[in-house]
Amino acid sequence: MDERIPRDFETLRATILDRRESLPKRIAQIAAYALDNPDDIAFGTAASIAASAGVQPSTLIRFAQQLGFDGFTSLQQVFRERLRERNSSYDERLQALRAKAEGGAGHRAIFDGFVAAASTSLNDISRTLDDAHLEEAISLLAKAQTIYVLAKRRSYPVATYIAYALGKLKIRNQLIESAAGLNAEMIAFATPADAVIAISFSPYAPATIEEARTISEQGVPIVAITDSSFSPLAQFARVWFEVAEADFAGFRSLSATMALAMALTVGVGEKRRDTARRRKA
Amino acid sequence: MDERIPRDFETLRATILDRRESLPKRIAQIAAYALDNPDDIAFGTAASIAASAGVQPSTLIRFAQQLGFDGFTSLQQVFRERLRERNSSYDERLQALRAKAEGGAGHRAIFDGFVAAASTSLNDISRTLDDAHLEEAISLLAKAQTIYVLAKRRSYPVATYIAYALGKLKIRNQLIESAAGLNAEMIAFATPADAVIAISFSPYAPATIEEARTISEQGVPIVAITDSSFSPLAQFARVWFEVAEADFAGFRSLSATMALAMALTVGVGEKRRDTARRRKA
DNA sequence: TATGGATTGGAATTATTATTTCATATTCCC
DNA sequence: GGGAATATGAAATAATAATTCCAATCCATA
Repeated sequence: MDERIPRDFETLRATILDRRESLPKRIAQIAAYALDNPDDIAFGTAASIAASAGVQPSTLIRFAQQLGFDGFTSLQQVFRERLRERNSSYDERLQALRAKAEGGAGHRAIFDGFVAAASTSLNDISRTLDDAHLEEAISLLAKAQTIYVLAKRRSYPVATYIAYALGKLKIRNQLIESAAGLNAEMIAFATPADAVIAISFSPYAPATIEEARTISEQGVPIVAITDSSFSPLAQFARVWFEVAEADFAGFRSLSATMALAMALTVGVGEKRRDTARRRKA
Repeated sequence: MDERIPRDFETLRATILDRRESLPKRIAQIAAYALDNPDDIAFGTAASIAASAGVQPSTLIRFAQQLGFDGFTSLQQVFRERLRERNSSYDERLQALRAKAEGGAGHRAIFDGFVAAASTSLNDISRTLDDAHLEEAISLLAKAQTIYVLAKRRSYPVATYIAYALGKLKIRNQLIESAAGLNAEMIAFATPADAVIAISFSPYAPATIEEARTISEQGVPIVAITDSSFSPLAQFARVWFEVAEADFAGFRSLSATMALAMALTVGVGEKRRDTARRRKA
């Protein structure tokens, strides 16, 4: 009776799962239904939910009370809150999580922060990405003999994933790494029949900018992924994408960039297959 | 009176925006409120919404009727449906997008697919991540003299990002790359005072598994990120995380893994700072 | 198999909420 | 500026929904 009542959905879920064994049959039935159809609980009336779950309304109320709520209505609040949360602007959630992490709320808060930053970035990019640019970039890259991938530091992980994916799709590509110090030579091989994917975010790695400049002066078309129209990359690029990644604890998400990178890669793969097929026919 | 009533939120929104000019003052007021706070409309009662919007409940009903609904309740349905839709399991959306992309629906569909895969993965991991494991992994890594980062192929981008972040946080680390072919030697340096972050997903890169085995036999504790309890990595690991990444067009998302990786990295950074501070005091 | 306690179903009750109504105010047009 | 049409506010009413209660049933245990 004086147990702690779950205030948020995850706690509630855990509580239910925890007690599942010890619940009476009908109560267990409604418990299972609740976890399977949380939306119905959020919106339905006691009677309608009870009917869908095949129990009496009173059972539903007993279920709520057993969990410590004082009735169905307060149980329902938790299910509604869940929908609100999920839907609430990720920005607000990020704010809150940042404050929480600052306040030393433990490592879970840090993790949640990174998840929220990633989600925000994904939301953002799917709102802002321009379809025409995507098409243009893919056509351009699909025509290239070799695709050069250019990125350093923070953007480097994206470059390695692009290179990996291009490799799997059997698309000739060259990752421009700095390790061996042979970048200049590597770049010298690129011709206007090739193409470059360049990725750089503020603060722009000077080497990336320099290499992009050189390569664009050789007449090689560049597709750039960067973070603003003022980016030095943008001026060298034939097509460029503005990607705003949310940051957390000083590190930016890469999710949006990754999603775009993969779309470009797979897009090129598809385009080539289409072209090949059409040529045969 | 016999106008078409909007059945979905977007249509409703358009209708409202369209008529905005011609609506009476109070009705316009509630209309603006509705578009600004759709969640409140979905969940509130006529009275509570009216109060928040600064109008009478009757006005709210008139607003609904003016739009062709027969009362507030049916207007509210549209706002609720919207939340349901938005929330409809990402899995279903993914299914749909996959089908769409298969059907050759253009490159935007591919992009959307990657975004959806990333979102699904993030959702998933924030549900399943175990806080205790996170704490344990961070403590373990925080004590290490050097953190070795071990990953190949698909997981390699994550490793490079971890290495980058550790570097920025001034935490000694060593990325085990295969390029130079000196992995065995590198690994030989690791001692039980160090620690490893190993990342591998099915199909597990044999080199990663081999290296993990060797290093664990040297008594170096391993934190693993992998995709199932059957993973060969799990058996060598002191702590391991199961991360299920959704895939699209044959490539898996890395978002969840990235978020976890960053949480580990920044968590270690914080833990070290705390420890240092405590020592001073 | 009898007995006590827990569980369940269903109707009665109570509370809450949407809707209607009507008096009053405002606006717009002649 | 006057009058009709429209809009608004407030309270009354109707509808709907949550909760309670009690009898019936089930289940474990002796």
